[in-house]
Amino acid sequence: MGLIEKQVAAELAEWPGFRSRGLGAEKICENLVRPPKDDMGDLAFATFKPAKEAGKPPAQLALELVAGRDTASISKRLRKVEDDAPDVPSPRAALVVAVGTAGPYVNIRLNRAAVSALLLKEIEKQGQAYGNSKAGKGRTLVVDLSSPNIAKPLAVHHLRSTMIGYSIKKIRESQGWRVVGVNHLGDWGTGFGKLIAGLKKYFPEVEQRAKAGDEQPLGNMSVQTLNETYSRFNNESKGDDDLADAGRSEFALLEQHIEALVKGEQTAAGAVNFRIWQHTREISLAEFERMYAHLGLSFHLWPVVDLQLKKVLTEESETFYRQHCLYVGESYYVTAEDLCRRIIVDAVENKVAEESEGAIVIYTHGKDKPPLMLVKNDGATSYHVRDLAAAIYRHRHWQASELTYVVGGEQKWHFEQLFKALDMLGHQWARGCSHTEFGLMLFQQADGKWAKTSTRRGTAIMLEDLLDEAIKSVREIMAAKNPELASTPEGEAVAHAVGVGAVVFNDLKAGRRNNVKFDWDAVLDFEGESGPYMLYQYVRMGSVTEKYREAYGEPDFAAGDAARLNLDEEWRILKLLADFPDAVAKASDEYEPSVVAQHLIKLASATSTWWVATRDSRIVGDDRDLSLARVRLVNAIRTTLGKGLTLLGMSPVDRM
RNA sequence: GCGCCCGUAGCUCAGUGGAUAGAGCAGCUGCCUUCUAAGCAGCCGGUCGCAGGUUCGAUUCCUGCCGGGCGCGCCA
Repeated sequence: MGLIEKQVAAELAEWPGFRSRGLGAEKICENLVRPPKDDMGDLAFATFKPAKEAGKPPAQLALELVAGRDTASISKRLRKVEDDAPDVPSPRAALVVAVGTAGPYVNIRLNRAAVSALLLKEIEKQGQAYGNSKAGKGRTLVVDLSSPNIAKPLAVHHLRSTMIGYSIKKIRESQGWRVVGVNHLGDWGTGFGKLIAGLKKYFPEVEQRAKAGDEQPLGNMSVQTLNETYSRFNNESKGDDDLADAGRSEFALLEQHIEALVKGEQTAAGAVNFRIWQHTREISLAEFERMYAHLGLSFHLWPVVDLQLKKVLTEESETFYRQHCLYVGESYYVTAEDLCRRIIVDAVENKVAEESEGAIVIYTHGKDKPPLMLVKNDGATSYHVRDLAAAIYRHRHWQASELTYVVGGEQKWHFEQLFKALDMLGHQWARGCSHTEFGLMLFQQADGKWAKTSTRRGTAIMLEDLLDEAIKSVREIMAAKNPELASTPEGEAVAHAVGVGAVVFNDLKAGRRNNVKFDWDAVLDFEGESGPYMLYQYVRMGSVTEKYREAYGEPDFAAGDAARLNLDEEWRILKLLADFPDAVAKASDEYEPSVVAQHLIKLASATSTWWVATRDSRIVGDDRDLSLARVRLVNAIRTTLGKGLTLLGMSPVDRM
């Protein structure tokens, strides 16, 4: 409950009706609800629970509670409370101005001037910190986000994990948490054996260069080509045992080599594969970087080796983790602290794991459910081991009290197994692990049915194409609506921010569990509940502030009289501003950015309604005092909207 | 077959024990000499998948069923 509710509850607790029934501020606060319609009141005290405890009908209790306030016959109309009522001793008891009952509810009307003054002052004081809390102070969350596979391009569906994760990171940070964003790169596994075998088969020069010691044996090969090479080899190796074996042995060589490296040794055959693999990773990261830069994310390879960055990390680690996320490839755990091997040995020695059909597995959910596989029957470790290692590493290294994985819902079973296995291995902290699952990105096929797509099969839409297309659409609209801005460098930056913002907002506005039916028309629709609409309201607030400056100079908020804000449209906005911190807290608790997005939609919509409602009187008009009061509201909207958009990973713009 | 997620207006989604279930899009009607109309107002549109149960009260919780999606040992 926010600032206003707390004060209202404290005030009501002083009323004889509440006090004599033992209803203290806390109890009142618990039962304060929002009336469904604005004209019913600003807040309501629901009497259901207290009435049950008192053993009387709710409607009767409601009448009794306000009895001292309204001796006339009680109707559904709200009745004015006497300001000088003798039984209201608290000096700040000025928030509630009218009460009335409607059946089981005590409806409350608030003193708009008092609430407005209180709230505007608060937002002006807090600025960009408005909505922050200290709920997670001293605690660390590690969030697993994006996590694409190397040698594959970033497709539209990667946007979900990336932006949901990034937004959660921002939101948690606002609640006082230290958040470490980890990009768990898919850079290990038998698939890379197939890729290497394919490269050797179709591009013999790659192997030649690698043998010669060239650190960049792939030349300027694109990620697209790497992906196609994998697909081609994978298809050909189906039903061709020799090729399939070749793929497996190439990976075995790679794995042996990286294990030897830990001991400071080298293997000749493995070194070739290692060079190819490393260059594959470099090429992929270079492409990922470009996408992440578009989206406003920054990643660094872990462990950090760059001296400058290392300095920031040790001296200002809070800042470092706020500004940067990390790439920690799966391959890291093959070598780091020998974790993978130790996990397997541990699990076997403690009889948590057992042998089955030539593999080493853990039955996490009983023998009749598929087990979690540690080692495959060909001796290669499975990704489960690396996930166990990653979890242990994250908990240990960052003293994380919570780990969450922003990964599609189709992997739910994997994470249930993973967390259970951690628990079985004696890691009680596994209870702080969660899977922030999200729905699939579905695409309409020729037969009209919706299905998920695959980069391997080439049916996916590339993230870059989507972003480019969105930015292009924005440019076109801007050229028509704001031509003088469109042709400037600032205009290009704005087109970028608005286009990317449109895509991001579109992805975050609905609950994350919903499947997303990808639809070009919907993504590129910049009207209604869209990113550009949010930014547009923000821009309007900026330009009207500018107009005030031109007319009256720099606004002195302290001199603005909040009591002048007496339009219903203004009151509606103020209530939404007051609720913003609760929305952020809820989004944080539930790992659900859409809670923030939905709140912003309401705020932006109320703002737009107000904008039009003041068409005649103007927000900034001839009445200087009224203009100043309104500019205070404008400032509060701008602050809150800007903060909310930032929490969603978007960049507010001043003009568009 | 088993497990998980989802089912709310023509479409995409909010709401999740409480007052008359809300938005956007699409369709129709209005509104730009003014601070950006990427906007605003209005109309149209609902047996909250179906059937039971718990409750003073269920779209919300429980059970069963129906429909859609996803997953179900050696891909990650």
